Amino acid sequence: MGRAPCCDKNGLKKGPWTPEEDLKLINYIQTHGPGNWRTLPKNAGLQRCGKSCRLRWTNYLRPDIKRGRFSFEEEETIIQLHSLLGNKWSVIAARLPGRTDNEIKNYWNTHIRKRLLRMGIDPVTHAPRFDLLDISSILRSALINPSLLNLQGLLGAQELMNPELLKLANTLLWLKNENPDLVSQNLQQIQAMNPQMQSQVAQQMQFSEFLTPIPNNVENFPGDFTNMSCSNSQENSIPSYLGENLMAQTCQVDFMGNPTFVEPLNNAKQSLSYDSVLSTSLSSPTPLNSSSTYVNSSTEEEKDSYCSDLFKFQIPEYLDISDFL
DNA sequence: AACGTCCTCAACCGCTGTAGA
DNA sequence: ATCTACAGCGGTTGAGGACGT
Repeated sequence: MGRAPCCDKNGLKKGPWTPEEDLKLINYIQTHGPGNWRTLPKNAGLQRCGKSCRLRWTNYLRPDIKRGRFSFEEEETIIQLHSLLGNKWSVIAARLPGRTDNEIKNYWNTHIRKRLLRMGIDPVTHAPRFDLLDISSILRSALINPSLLNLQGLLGAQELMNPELLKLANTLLWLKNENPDLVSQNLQQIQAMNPQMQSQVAQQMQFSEFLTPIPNNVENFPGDFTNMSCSNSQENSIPSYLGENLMAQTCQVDFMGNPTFVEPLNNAKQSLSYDSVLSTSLSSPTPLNSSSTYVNSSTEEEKDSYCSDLFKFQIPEYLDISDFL
């Protein structure tokens, strides 16, 4: 048996509060204190239901409420608590003085959740989800500088990805070796498509077939990369057909799905492990592992970058990624 | 300038838990 | 044990502002 909405009674106002109503509510609570919300509206001279008054007070008028943007520290706290607690907004709010559960919930849904999705992180489980990455953005990024096309990083994370992305990386890498001009040509065809079409292509077609006809007589073409072994150690095996020249660079894919190409430090063979894929580009303007640096930054890009760092260096123990390794 | 689309967030809805009659 | 009222919570909505064309 459902209960009738409290505001169905005649004469009770709904919708946005006016400054006059706010003033009445504030004055009443300052005199009598909060509580007994059922009788409060009548006593305060408000044509509102008690529930509406309570929500207005707790979510907006309370004097200890902190307004304004969430700091990076607050955002980090929200992400970490959410990974532990899920959508327990009131519990999370209890750990963030001055923030209401409603405010945190809104901020999560409008900012953090979208950012995690863009970075390929499941906002529910907080686990990396490479199938959430925007593949078309990877292609577009590669087009910006096709000469740097190098997808070893993607291949290094092959066990973390969906088969489509594996095939794409696999095919492009092979083609780069065999016929760089053809790669460039096909990527330009992709660029000519609108983004929706690119996404559809990425989702519905096999990239190897789309990009170019694969010659049947090529013996060393890696048809199904997913069957190849790839240990999780720092010494991941690298297929011989990659060629030594490809070892000079490593593709790092940030959580925006954008590949970044860097020279390995000290000319050492760069690890293609899970860590390398989670790594932020060395050319990133934001320093690593220094959250205080970001406090006064405000752009979404900076926060994206920061979150990438967060997940690289501060993968909490409770973030269960065992299924992906 | 006008229009359409997207985004944000205050407010509402509806459910659950609990206390009291 | 059952019913009722209330507080609290998470999910959802929609008005209004921002932005793009």
